[in-house]
Amino acid sequence: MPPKKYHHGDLKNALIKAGIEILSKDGVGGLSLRKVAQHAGVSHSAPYSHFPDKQSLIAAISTEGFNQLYAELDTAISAFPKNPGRQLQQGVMAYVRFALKNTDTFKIMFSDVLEKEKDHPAFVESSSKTFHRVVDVVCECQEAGVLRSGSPEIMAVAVWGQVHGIVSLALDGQISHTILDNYSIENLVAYALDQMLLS
Amino acid sequence: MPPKKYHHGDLKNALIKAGIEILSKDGVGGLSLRKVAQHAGVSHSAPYSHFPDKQSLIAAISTEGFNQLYAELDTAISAFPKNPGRQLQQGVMAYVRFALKNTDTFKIMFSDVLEKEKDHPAFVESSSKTFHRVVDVVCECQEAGVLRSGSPEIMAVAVWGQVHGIVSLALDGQISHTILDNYSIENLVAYALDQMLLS
DNA sequence: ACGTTATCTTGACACTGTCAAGATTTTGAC
DNA sequence: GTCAAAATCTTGACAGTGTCAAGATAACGT
Repeated sequence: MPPKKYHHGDLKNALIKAGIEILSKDGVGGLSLRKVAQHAGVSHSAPYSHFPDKQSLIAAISTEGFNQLYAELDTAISAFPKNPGRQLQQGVMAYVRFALKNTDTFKIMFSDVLEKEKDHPAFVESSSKTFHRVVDVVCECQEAGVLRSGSPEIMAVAVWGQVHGIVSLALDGQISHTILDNYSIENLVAYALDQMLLS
Repeated sequence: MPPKKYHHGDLKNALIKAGIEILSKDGVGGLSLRKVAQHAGVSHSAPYSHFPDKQSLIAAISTEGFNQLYAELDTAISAFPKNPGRQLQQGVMAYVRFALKNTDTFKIMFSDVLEKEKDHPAFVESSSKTFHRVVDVVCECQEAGVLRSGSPEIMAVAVWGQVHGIVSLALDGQISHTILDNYSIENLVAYALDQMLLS
């Protein structure tokens, strides 16, 4: 059972959770510290006992988002051991699904709201951990001859950028309806990824 | 000379211009209607005579941004007639340069601040005009055998997504320093684009 | 048991987007 | 040219925001 200490319990996590819920309900623009506090049943400036900033709460939410993304990525990858090509393919699809399901969390993870980076080490760690998972798969793909050889990190940037770009454009409504009517985002990403694969 | 009509002159454009300046000085988070108004020398709610919303001003700024992007894209492409491969390459580089030079304008062009899209037809037109320019170049690249054949629009999404993704990740600080120390963003994008070219 | 510390509340401040009411200026019809 | 109508801008107000300071309350370590 959760450690019910102090007045509320562990408010910190409750705030993060409330933030995520508000994000998926009211969108990025509807996320305010006061609403988060109210949603958690505390006074409007209670969050300041746990987060020095609104940015810090957003960083915590984003960290949680990256952890969940990593988990989904990991299960997708682990489902196809010793098949790097399929690992890459399914990992990418997990990325797309995560973005489509948790739209606003995904947006805030890559948002400029978090631009200043007064340093949020947990955030940096969880996001770079995710990236390195991609690098690993890319490495194995190169060894298996599915991806061109070369610096795995640069190749990983190419792959990640490819997927992330299409998803971001779609989420921002930049891909015209006439295209989206005929092809789903998954298809667009899959097609683009195919361009990079050697087989 | 500019048509000095009414009280101010053409305030509408002055507001857009002021907005862009504030964007490049104070960033996306520092852009407020009141600051824009003050910067243009008018009262705090004067903008409401020209824009019904803050979103509408942002839409106008983004439209201006897309027009400028289109212009730079166009001169870069037109510099290499009858050489589709080089057109694509240089067009992409122009895209990257625009993003790196006008960081915050670029961010707001693809920002969720504009998410609702109560419809801003001018914005949609200028952004889709830019996209279709890419489609054209992709088309010629396919005819020249530089890009794989297939639906040009889907291929354009792949190329645009590729470039846009890497640039966005870089602008959001998601590409680790150890990579950025050895490779510039231009290099990363060029490398990724090479993956898609056939030659 | 008691002081220290962590946690939370209350109240305040400046700033924001937005609206209503009024003032001012340009335009268009006669 | 005159004058009503429309466009433009100002002033004042409102609710909502992030943030801070001061105080209340509860848990902790000694």
